[in-house]
Formats: sequence, structure tokens, C-alpha cells
Amino acid sequence: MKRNDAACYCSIIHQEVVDKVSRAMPQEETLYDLAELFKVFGDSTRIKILCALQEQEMCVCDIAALLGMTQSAISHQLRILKQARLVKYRRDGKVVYYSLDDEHVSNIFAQGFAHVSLR
Amino acid sequence: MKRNDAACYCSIIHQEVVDKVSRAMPQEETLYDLAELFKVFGDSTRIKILCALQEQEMCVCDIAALLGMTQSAISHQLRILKQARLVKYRRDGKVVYYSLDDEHVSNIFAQGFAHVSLR
DNA sequence: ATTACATATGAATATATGCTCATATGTTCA
DNA sequence: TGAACATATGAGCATATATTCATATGTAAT
Repeated sequence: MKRNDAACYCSIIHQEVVDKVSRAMPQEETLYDLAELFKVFGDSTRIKILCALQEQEMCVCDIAALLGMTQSAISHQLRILKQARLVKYRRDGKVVYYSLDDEHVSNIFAQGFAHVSLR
Repeated sequence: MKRNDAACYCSIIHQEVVDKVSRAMPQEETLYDLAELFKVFGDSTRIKILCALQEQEMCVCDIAALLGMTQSAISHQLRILKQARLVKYRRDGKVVYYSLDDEHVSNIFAQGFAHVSLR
């Protein structure tokens, strides 16, 4: 039974388990990216935006009106969703229409719904 | 074209769109719960724990050793995962073994992986 | 060009959250 | 009963982040 003194003051109880799982773990960076992705889903404003866009494409003003929030707040959140490649946009004159960019969004949503519905 | 003066200073451009999407939106509380769920996924430590537990059940010490973190930090995170009903535990003497509590976890993971792999 | 309007964005603030440290709780064994 | 050890948890701190406010940018129409 080995001490893992660096950052953890408790002993490794099952060294073979740690080794086995360690080998099975994906790359650090992949897990980081995954957490970053779910972090984007982890805000109710962004969830609402994604949920709305699942219905149909919408412009910024309409989203703001729908959610009863300022245009600025929505625009900031759309930027985050855009950076995560969850939404895309098209410009038509002054108006910018946003829509979902990836079918995984719906799947992730569906699984999330299924989980919260278990209660 | 109506002013949505309460919290938003821009006009509603497509009233019928707002109305239609508004009717299609799930309950506020459901969306809140959904965001709370994804918030739990939105941290790389918790993602790593879930990922490890996908491989097999593990005790707190082993998880701490695997991730090179303190027992305390892991225990705090396990509490959050437990509250979200993402992990369950069984006690065997002094040792507490954690494992995944719901098959949706794997599905959500798989969809997340698929998305981040698109890059 | 100028005005109007839809959207984007930088800075600031208030709040949320992850980790650490200290300590409590629970279990086993001598 | 008391020592050893695995785990849990409360408080504090440092950082991250959501919204607001002010303002910039982009487009269309007069």
C-alpha cells in the first residue's frame, strides 16, 4: 500500500484499480474540452436559448423578448454559444438570425431531460 | 411591432415567432434543473471522476490518487455528484465505493465526446 | 451624410464555485 | 476504550462568470 504524498495524504488502497483506470482514461485535454462544453450547457439562460433555437431560428431581439432579458445579456451568451460551436448565425440586413449548429445538441438535451425527469 | 420595455429595450421583430416558441418552451423549472445538471458536468474534476467511474467503481482514496488531488477535494465533488444523483455509493467497512447511478451519464458523455471530437 | 436600429463588446460589479485547511464522523482492530 | 484510518464537511479564499451599463459596429433608408 503506497503513499501518494504529492497532493493526497491518503493511501492508495487498490493500486491495480488505479493503474487500470488510469490506462483507460482519455487524454487530459479531451476531458478538459468536455467539461468546457458542458459548462456552456450549465447556465439556465443558455439552456433557454438552445431550447428556443431547437424550435426554430430566431434573431437576437426576439430571443431577448422571449426570455425577458436585455439584448446585451443575450448577445453575450450567444457569443459563448457561438464559440462552443453550438449555434451558427446568418445575417439578413440588420437582423442576425441564430440557429443550432450541431445535432448533438438535441441529443445531449434529450439525455439531460431524461435524467432530470427521473426525480 | 411591440416594445418589450420591461427588461429589454429592443423591439420584438417577429411577434408570431416569439409566441410560437414561447408556447413550445418547457417549464421554467425544468430548464433550471437541466442547467443545474449540466453545471455538474461542467467541471473537469467531476468529469474525470465520472469518466473513471465509467470504467469501474472506486473508493475515494483511489480517485484522489488517480487524479493527484486531495481526499477532501474529491469528497466535496463526490457530494455534488451524489446530490445530482449521478453517482451512488456503498460502504464496506471504512471504505466507501462510488459508482455511476444512471445510464444517462454514459449517453450524455458519448454525445459530448462526439461534439468535442468534431473540431 | 445622417439618422435609426439591430447587434456586438469592453469594463465593472456582484455572485457563484472549487480548493484548502482544520476538524468532525464513522468504522475497525488491538 | 482508544488508536488508526477512510471519509465527510464547514469556513475561508481566490478565481470564474453572468449581468449591467456605456458605447462601438454594421446595415438600411431618407
